[in-house]
Parts: sequence; C-alpha cells; structure tokens
Amino acid sequence: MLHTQITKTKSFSQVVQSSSTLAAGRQCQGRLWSSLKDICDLLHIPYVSVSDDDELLFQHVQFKAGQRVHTIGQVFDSLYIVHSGFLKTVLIDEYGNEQVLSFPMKSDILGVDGINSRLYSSEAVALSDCDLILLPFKKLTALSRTHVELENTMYDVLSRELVREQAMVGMLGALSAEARVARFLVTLSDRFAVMGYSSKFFNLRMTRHEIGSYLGLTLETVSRTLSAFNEIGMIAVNQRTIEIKDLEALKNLRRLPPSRNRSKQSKENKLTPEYPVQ
Amino acid sequence: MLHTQITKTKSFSQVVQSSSTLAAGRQCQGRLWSSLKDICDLLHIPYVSVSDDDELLFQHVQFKAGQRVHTIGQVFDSLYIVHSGFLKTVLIDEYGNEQVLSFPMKSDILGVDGINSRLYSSEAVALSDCDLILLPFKKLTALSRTHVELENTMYDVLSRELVREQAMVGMLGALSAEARVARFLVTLSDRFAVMGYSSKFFNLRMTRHEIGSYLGLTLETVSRTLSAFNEIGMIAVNQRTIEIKDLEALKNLRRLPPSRNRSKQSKENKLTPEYPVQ
DNA sequence: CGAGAGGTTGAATAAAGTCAACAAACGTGG
DNA sequence: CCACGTTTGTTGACTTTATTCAACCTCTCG
Repeated sequence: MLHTQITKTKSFSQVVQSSSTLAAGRQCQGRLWSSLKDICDLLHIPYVSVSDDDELLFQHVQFKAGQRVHTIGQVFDSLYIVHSGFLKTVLIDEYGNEQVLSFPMKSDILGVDGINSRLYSSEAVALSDCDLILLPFKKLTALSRTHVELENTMYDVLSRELVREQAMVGMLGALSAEARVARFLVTLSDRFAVMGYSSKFFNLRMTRHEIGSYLGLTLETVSRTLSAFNEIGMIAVNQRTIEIKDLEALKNLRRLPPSRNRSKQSKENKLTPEYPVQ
Repeated sequence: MLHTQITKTKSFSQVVQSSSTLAAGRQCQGRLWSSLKDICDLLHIPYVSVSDDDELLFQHVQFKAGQRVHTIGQVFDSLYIVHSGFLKTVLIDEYGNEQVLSFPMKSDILGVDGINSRLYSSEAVALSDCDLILLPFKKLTALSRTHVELENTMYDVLSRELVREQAMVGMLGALSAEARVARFLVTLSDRFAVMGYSSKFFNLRMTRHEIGSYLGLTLETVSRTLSAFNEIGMIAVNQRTIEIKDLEALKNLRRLPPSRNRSKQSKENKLTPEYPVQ
C-alpha cells in the first residue's frame, strides 16, 4: 500500500534528520544533475537544441518529508523544479494560520514568488521525500543571454503559473464545497495520469486539514464531502486511499446551481475595435 | 461629483462607438507614445539608462468604457500597461457566468495570461475610458536581447503579478465576508493614494455585482456589508461614493476569529538544511 | 500496548446565499 | 426638460450551506 510506504519514508526522514541538518550541504544520494533538455522535457516545453550545452547542467537537491525548501522572508536565490515527490506551499498569516496555496509535484516549479522582492513570499514544505532540481536564478538569467530560447521558456513557465492561480481564484470564488472537492480529485487524477501513475487509484499525500485550507473549507467539510461521494459510489475512500469510480460524475459536478449570476450581454459589452500592430 | 463625470464619459463613449469601430485603427487622440523610461517609472521599477533608446517607444491605445481590450481565446500578441482608466478582467465559465479576477488600474499590466498558451485566457473590459500602453510581445522579447535589464524587469512584473494572485487566493480561502470587503476598501484606498488621488474619498468604478464576484460573495452581501460599515461609522457610503472614516478599523478587520485553524509546529516542521549554491 | 495525530460523524450555530420587493439614479427619447 | 424604462443598489424574510464544537474512532509509531 502506498500509504504505508509514505509513512515509512517519513519515519526514515526523522532518523536521518539530525545528520542531514549537520551535513549543511546537498544530500547527494540519488540523481545529481539534469541537462537543460531534461528540464524542458520535464516542463513539457519544446527544446531547441543549441551548440555546446555540455555545461548546461543543473544540480539536484534532496529533501526529506517535513523539511522546508524555503521559508517566507528568506533571501531568494533559486528556483526549483520538482523531479519527484510531493510538497505543499503555504502562506502564514499574523496569527500563525497556514493557508495552503498549492501542492507541487513532478514538473511543478517552486520559488517564482521570490523573483520580485528577492525574498520568498511563501513557504514550501516537503510532504514526502523529494528530489528537486536547483535552478540558481543568477545562473539562469546569465544563461539566457547566450541561449535566447531560455528566456521564452521562463516566460512560459511564469505565465503558466499565473493562469493556474487565476483558475484557483475562479474556483474559490464560484464553486460550492462539493464542487471544489470534486475538482480537486479530478485534478489530482489528471496529474497522476500524466506522471504515469494510476488515475483511478491513488493516495492523498496531504491531511484533510491541508486539503481544506487549500480549498477554503474546514477539514470536517472535506471529510464529510468525501464521505458523501463515497456514499453515492462516485469514489471509494479509506483514509488517504482514493479510488475514482465515476470520473465523469466528478467532472460534471462543477458549478453552483446556475443562478442569476450570469453575465448579461449589455450593450456596453462591445467588441474591441481592430487595430494594427506596428 | 466624480460619479456624474464617469457617467458622462460613458455616454460619450457610446456616441463615438460606431466611428471608433469603423476606424479599425488605434484611436489616436490623447498621448501617443511612451519611452522605456516612462514605463519603468510607471511600474515603479528602477530604470538603468542605456545608450540609444530613441527607438524604444511604445504606442498607446485608447479604449472607451465598455470596450474589450482582449477576449478569452483571442490570439495573444501584446501586453498592455494601464496608463489611465479602470478595467476589470474576467473569466467566463461554461454557463456564461463571469468571475472577476482583478480591477486593473494605473501601472497594472494586462495580458500576461496569454504568454503561455499564446491565447489570452481571460477577458479585459474597460470600466471607464482608458489609455493603455501597447507592448507588442515580440518587440519586447527582441528588445531584451539588446537591453539585458529589460528581461529582469519582465521577470519582476510577472512575479509581482503572481504574488498578488497568491494573496488573493489567501484572502478568498481564509477571510470572512466582512474582512474581504474591508480589505478591498483598504487596497483601493492605497491604490488611489499611490496614484495621487484622495485615499479617503473616492468613487467605486464597479458594480456591487462585480465586487461580489471578485470577492467570492453575492452582490447582496457586499451591499449589506458596506451598509453595516456605514452604520458603525467606519465608512460613509452612498451608491459608488465611498468615504473612509476609520482606516485603522478597516485594516484591523482582517482574519476570521483566530480559531483552531492554526499551524502546529509539528516535529516534522524542521528547518531546511543549509546547502551551498554553486 | 498506549499515545497522539489524523479522520469521521452528529448536533447546534452562524454565515452567507436566495428570493423578492422596492428605491434611486441614469440615459433615452419625446 | 420631463417621463419612462433600465440598471444598479438597498433591505427584509427565509433557506441553505458550511462552520463550530464535541465525541469517538482508527491508524501508526514508539
């Protein structure tokens, strides 16, 4: 069972914790370097081969479950791409409340919120043992001078991140609790499929509390909603084990009852006039 | 009264509508061009002067209240910076419901969500007459080859946008209706202050419905909450005219009652081990 | 085997949404 | 300039949804 696996690695992480803290360096077991091509493949972005890309290697860093990749306010110097493992990113408010922003997994990028202010504005925590590719930002910008296509890749990645956040805002703003949980499951299912895992049968890597925070709900509501889905046979749920039994039903459980909230094609809603681009 | 003014320009926009649609070109009244320095100033980003930046001019485009700057699915070719005026950006779901994502105003950037897929993923609508600076994306990327500092500016802008979205998610996920409306007013007040307008007395440019959509509330809840703030003397509200009477009170009306939702410093929450950067 | 974290469930409460009526402002056209 | 229809905003009564509080269960780890 996956669940057992996870917990085992977790306890292992606790054992090696002190030594890894002492190490004060990259834990260097596992895969060490990725080429730019590897990274583009990972990000599902076309890679235009360039001349001498032997030096275009990026080091990996390993994090044990529970470790923080970066904290709020920490000086920004690097982006990370998730090569394997599961994480959460959180905001922390003045009372110490955690607000979960995302659950990064394979091919997701971490740290972009630090570019602007040169300080990370969120915290990233490993939910399982993780292997991340380290992208020192200075190296990245220096490189983009010689490798023009890298710049566009960066724009792509940042823009994609933004579109995702927008979708999240849309969801939080307009969906019922049931619809949010359903979408959460569908999204997870899709992600697992892309990563080559089963899209029908998987383990949640996060607690009900973390899911609730992410979806703007309480942990009880999440639990109840999962139970309700289980009751009507859309899923089978047992603790963190999820089996998707009726994906279509989950997908169709989307918007709130289409109320009067709809946009009217007011006469002001005119089309943009055409204008040439210089 | 500002309100009257707005409506007047609105009706004017309708008069010139047909001609501007016919024009099939930039409406060329008003300011026409901005230099890179102008733009950096507008974005509050330091500008490193470079040699021959005579050609670094960006054309302006005018939009009348009600016009769309871009629609969902439209081919992306340009970013826009708001030079003057007020807009909304929206997502539209399968039932035609609008979800307001932002209310861009002076110095805000539009269109970043189109970079990734080469299609705009949101719709931008002018809420008042607007003057936007057109930033053709190809021109921008071409330029960044000769002007290295431009690249970093772009990263900054995109990252800033992302941090903003994150804050929005945090707000929607964790704040009560009252707190959301209060924060909305405080944010507006700040923005007006930066733009050199009064931070205590201003006009809303959007309907209650649009505010509600933006904050994940119904228009009735927005209306009631504003009335309640009015009742206790924190603000004075009359239709779209807002007077902030107790900014501090609005600012302190933040989080939900600090419930048990707080993060526990679990033993798993360990600090990141130090590791050197190559 | 026992402690503690995570998960489930129920009952009561609170918050926000819905429906509906009405009022105020605007813009249009006489 | 005034009257009328439309859009926007306000308010009340009621309903629904999700939260809160609490008890209990169930894993896993030590």
